Amino acid sequence: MKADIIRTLTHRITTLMFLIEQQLIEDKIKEYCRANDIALAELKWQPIPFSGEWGFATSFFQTAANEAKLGKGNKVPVPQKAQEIAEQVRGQIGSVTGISHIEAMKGYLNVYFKASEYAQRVVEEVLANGADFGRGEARTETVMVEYAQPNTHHSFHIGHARNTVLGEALARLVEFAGFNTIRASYPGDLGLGVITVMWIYEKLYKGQEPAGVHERGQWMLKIYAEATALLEKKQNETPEQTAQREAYEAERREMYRKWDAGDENVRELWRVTREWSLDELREILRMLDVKIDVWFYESDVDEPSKAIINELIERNIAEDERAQGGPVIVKIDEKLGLTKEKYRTAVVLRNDGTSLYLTKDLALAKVKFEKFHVDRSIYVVDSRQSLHFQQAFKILELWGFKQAEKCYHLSYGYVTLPEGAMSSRKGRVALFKEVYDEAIRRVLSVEAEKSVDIPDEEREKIATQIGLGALVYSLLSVDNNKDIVFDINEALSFDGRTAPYIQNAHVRANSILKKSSFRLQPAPFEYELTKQEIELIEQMSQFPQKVKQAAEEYRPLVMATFAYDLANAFHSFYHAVPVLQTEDENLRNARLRLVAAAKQTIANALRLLDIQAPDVM
RNA sequence: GCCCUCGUAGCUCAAUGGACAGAGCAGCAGCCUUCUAAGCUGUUGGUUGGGAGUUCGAUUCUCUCCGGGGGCGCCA
Repeated sequence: MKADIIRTLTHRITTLMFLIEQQLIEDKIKEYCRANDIALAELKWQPIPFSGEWGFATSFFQTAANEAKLGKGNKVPVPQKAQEIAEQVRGQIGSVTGISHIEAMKGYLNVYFKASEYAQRVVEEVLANGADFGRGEARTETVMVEYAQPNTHHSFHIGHARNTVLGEALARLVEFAGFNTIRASYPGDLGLGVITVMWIYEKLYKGQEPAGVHERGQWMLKIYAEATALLEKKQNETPEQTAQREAYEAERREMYRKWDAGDENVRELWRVTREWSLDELREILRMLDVKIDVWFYESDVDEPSKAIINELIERNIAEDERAQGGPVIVKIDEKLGLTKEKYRTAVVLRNDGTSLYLTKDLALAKVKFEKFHVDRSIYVVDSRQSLHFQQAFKILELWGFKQAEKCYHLSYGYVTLPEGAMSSRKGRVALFKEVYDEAIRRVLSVEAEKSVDIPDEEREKIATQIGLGALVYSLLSVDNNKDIVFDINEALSFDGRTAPYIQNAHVRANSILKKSSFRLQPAPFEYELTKQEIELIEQMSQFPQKVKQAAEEYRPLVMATFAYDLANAFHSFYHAVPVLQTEDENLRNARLRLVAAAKQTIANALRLLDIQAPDVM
């Protein structure tokens, strides 16, 4: 999968705005090599990695190595030969419109742009496209992203937040890159954990639930932890305690049995308590600006999933061991003809005929393919379930679904606390809402020290954008498969490589624009650009390419890193280069347009990360 | 035992097989009567876990060893 992704990445990785010049130079290089019988390797372009000037570069190491293999180099070392070729090519190209100069250096051919022309092109491109700057061409493929799927009857914690934020950023990236995008959520709303909450509620807390949506969600987690404590076998139990615990256990089992049999009272209790959880989930998704298109509930696919097992047995994919007291299984390695154990054997139906997680995922995949016609199905689920998904995808393949190869488990590291793994059962969790509230408190206390003039009614809203932004960014600025030890002080830091730093760049840009009394009008960049201006413009020009890369590699981190680099370039520019104080009117206009373009690009990048871009802070 | 994953500066993390491995935090030294200091500038800090291989070139690919985390027939 990874290899496929890399292969689809274009080699023209420099800015998309200079394709014509690049093509022209490429043609001249090819022509020269053909004429001189040089075995030219594929040309790969990259931005020149030095700040202060702007251009693109290619190297001739591979070409020199090819020559050496053909015995043509007279044993000249490859780097030296590469440099020689670069120099020869350079002498052959001559002058190109828009290019200021070309140099051969350390085996590379460096092509530098005329700064003023380049600056104008980039800035006008950004301003002309606005919120659409960086959007990829529309594609015909449909991508479904499945995320935001906590179990009901618990509360939403910071691990769920990572899942949701990762999925949402990915959906935004894929959508902006041009794909039809369907956002799907698959909450687990049944199972023993659910029954446990219902049991203790019915037994000890009926009618005592708090009123608020969040309060009620968190309260359910609390009574769940209490229930597991009551049901847990303790050391040195007295006979009375053992009897008590076993009685509780029997009650819970009985409730599960009734639920399964469709007992109307138990079902009603289930519907009501389930809705409490879903109310909280929907409220949190609203806070995170996440809009799910399709809801699949585990309870919806439970019954239909059992039916598919018969088909698997008939087709000789699954083996039915129920007659011998066993479950229904698929010996995946054996079916694939593997000698070493890799996918192992998967249980697809319990001995008693009830369905499992895997059963339901198979049924759900079928629905995704057949009803939603997805071309690519991405499952955002933590890395602990990677075997489960490998098994599911292989069974789909054995079953004959060609779409199986388009399923992709976006595995990510899970979130732990400094004191260890989070555990709903033990009640040891960092709840999203609590962290969220703390974030806002911290922002408000920072704001209190500053003298920024913000109306009171705006203050809370902006504090939310900043506090939540900091939290979201801390979850997205780590690569997918890396675990996160959640430290609230690090997550809610507002200095350095954080969302507030990026948001602050947006605010500063806005502040300049707000104070300028002149209308924003086109102006040529016909002056000596500072190195800060060139760096800022280069960052902006890379945005479309970063969108493409982040979407194709399924890595919001790429965008998170880019947003920081862009903001960093803006802050340096802001500090070093005067805009409003500039005397020359043309120069001032050009810089104002640059600021407007920077503000737009920062806003676009933040939007893809599901982070708000406030105008003041 | 088998499978997956991670190991880069004191800490937290980056780096399409390419130019001197980069940031933030922490530390040190500076910059606010000048477009918002949630900022800027400078600086200290590395045998990229060890070894071998492929390559003109390896943090990146392959193998092996060491160390951390996760997973492995009726939890989700």
